Amino acid sequence: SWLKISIFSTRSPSQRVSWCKVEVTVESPKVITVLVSEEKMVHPPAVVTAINLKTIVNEKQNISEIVSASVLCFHNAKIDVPMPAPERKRSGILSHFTVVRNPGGTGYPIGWKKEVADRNSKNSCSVLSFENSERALLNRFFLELYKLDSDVLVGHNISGFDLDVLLQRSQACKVLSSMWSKIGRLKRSFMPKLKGNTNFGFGATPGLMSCIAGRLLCDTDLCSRDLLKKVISCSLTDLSKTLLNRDRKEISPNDIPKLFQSSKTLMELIECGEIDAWLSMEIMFHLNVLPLTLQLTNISGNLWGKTLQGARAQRNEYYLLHTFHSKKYILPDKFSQRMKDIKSSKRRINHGPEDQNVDELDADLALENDPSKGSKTKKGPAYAGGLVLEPKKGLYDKYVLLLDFSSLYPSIIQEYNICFTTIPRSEDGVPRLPSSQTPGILPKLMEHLVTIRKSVKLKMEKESGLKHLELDTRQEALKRTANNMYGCLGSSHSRFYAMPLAELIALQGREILQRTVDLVQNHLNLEVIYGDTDSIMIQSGLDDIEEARAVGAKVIQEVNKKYRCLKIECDGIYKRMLLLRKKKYAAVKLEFKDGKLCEEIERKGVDMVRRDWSLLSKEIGDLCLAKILYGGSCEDVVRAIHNELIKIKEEMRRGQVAIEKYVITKALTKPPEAYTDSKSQPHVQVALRMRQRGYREGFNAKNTVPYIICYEQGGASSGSSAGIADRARHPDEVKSDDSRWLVDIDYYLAHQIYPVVSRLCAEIQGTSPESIEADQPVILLHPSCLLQAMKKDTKTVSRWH
DNA sequence: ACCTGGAGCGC
DNA sequence: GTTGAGCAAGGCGCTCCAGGT
Repeated sequence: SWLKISIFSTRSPSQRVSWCKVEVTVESPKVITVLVSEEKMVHPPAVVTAINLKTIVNEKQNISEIVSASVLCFHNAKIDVPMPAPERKRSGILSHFTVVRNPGGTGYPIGWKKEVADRNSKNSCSVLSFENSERALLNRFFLELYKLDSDVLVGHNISGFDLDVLLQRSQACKVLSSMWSKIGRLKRSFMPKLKGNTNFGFGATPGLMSCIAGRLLCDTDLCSRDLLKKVISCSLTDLSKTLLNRDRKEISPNDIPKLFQSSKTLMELIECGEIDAWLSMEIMFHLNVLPLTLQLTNISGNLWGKTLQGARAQRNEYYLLHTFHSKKYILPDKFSQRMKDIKSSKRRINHGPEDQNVDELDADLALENDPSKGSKTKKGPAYAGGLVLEPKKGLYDKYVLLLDFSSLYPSIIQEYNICFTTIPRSEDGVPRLPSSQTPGILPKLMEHLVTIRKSVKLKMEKESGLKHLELDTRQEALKRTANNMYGCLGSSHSRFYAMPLAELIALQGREILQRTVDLVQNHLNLEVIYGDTDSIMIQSGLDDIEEARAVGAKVIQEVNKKYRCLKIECDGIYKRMLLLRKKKYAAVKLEFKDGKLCEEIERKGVDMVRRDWSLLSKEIGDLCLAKILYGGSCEDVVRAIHNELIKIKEEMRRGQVAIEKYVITKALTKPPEAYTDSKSQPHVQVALRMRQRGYREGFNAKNTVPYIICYEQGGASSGSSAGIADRARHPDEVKSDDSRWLVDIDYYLAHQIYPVVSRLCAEIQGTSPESIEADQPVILLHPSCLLQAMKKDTKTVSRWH
């Protein structure tokens, strides 16, 4: 036991306010003591339950109705250390349950009853049951959930879908509050307002959150978007493939009624729900969600449930609140947007004589109140950020050194003692650096984070296995917490919004980078070819890696001499590098991992790392890149690329390229109806049409929409007369609509392959000027020639199956 | 030839 | 004593596309 409650009272079962197994009332939180220190704490295991619903759409009312509900429960999850799959298998206790009902009300297929009985007896407990109404289904579901007494509810998009549907349907079916409120740990007698006015169409509303009081909610959709920024799509299907290497079967809501025709297909539906619940739970473990969010929560002192919801700004807010409070500061109140509005309109009344120009007042308000101005104008940057050096473009085949300042902004806060307490508030302009030597709260806090992180990393090296993983999670969380601080200073919504401080930090960053460049170029006589915010790349001109490393070491030594806290480090050495534009480059990177030198291609910002290019473009881009980075002479590279292009073009024309490779993916930043220029956006058009066809899921704000640019067979014109957005089709439309839509090969050649390849090759000619004149291969890569290679030849009609 | 909104990156 | 409204939201710099003027 780890918790001690010294004085408490109990109530009779009928008077209890919760569904908990034990319920006590205390007079004050002071009677509760934690028995062990955080260091020695052995966290009790948690009960984690994944939920998945299968629903059909009620066309008339445009709502989802539940057909089947599955739960999968992991009874002894560790919350403090990662649990890799083998560990889970070894020590896990799993149980599952599904309840189903026939939406048509026409009974169940022949033999179904026996099938269910067999399954239950095989598992020697009730794992499957069927009901005759949605209300009965819900009752049964809540009862099973109650028995599990879960600490954490997991699900993919559970906060945006499953939870809402469960409670909406409970309300519609008049499920008793004594049943539906079992979804949480608190007994409730009335349904709260489920459709809150907050969160722009995603996440759980406050009403929903209040219903699950006492349990944590882990939405693997939200979590994966937060933790895996670069993943193309966070749909359950795609994550299962990329993270777990598992294929997921998708069942469209429109097909569900058909599945009730036979026992076999109905069982497939049920298994699909159980597998989906399992996948979501697997993703949670795979991403190490619980241990990471627990660490983040413990460091910042906010609520775990909030950390699970994202709430980065709030984490930062709580951390600062605790710190300032412990130093006996009284903090200013937090003003809501509404309060800010009231305040500014009062000011307007107070000093606004009737004849004053209204525009002037508005401008005044915009400046004083909020850099994001009103709601209709898009907010521009409020202050200057990082410095990006003009790249010296080209292909480098001698060693390039990559140096960067570790945690630049947190270090600047320490180096220059930047804090609310050290810098006076001023009316305008960037404030000056403080002269005070007494460290402010913010720098001390940064130092604290850095110190703990160092000690955690040291301990980590000595440990192995689970302890190692736990400490790694903790040091990662400490880094995140430190890096979060700067962003929140510059966020106008933040309680600790301090634009002058953010501006000052960014200014120092720019000056530091520029000073470093000057030092390297003027005093060390080395050439800086690029740099972004906290990094510089130096062309060593050397073929010998040891010599290159020595040069790097010298630079590091010279730069670090100048600073107390700031530290520049070598982040890697590029053997060969293609520098295309600001924020766009690729290289063969050499890195020391476990004392061994490894080599890998690093790509930054180039088209291939962006989800808004088709797989086709990316594959060809990567192919060209590999030829460029590993290729021999310029001529060989050019010829190889040219041949590759011709080959691909032929394959496309012959219809030998899989349709999946043509899929382009773009994210909706808002609900599709909210776009003012939906006409020009292919993904918005596709989303609107799919929604009209009754596909509700996957076409909301923040979802990614896949599409293919097509032309209509037998349409008036085969090509570009219609806008690009009108010719975009969802992959399912292309597959199902009876070969009505054909991939527009010409579009892909001209708009997907040509731009990608030509950008990659743009710098090749420049690297060997002498070959431009005579050699034929270089000419092959001249834009006009490249275009020729891409151009249409004989007209061919391709079919896709 | 310019400008704009939107998206998605880098840091 | 209960109900209801409202709550939130990291930053800037830089291509690149598509459409409009």
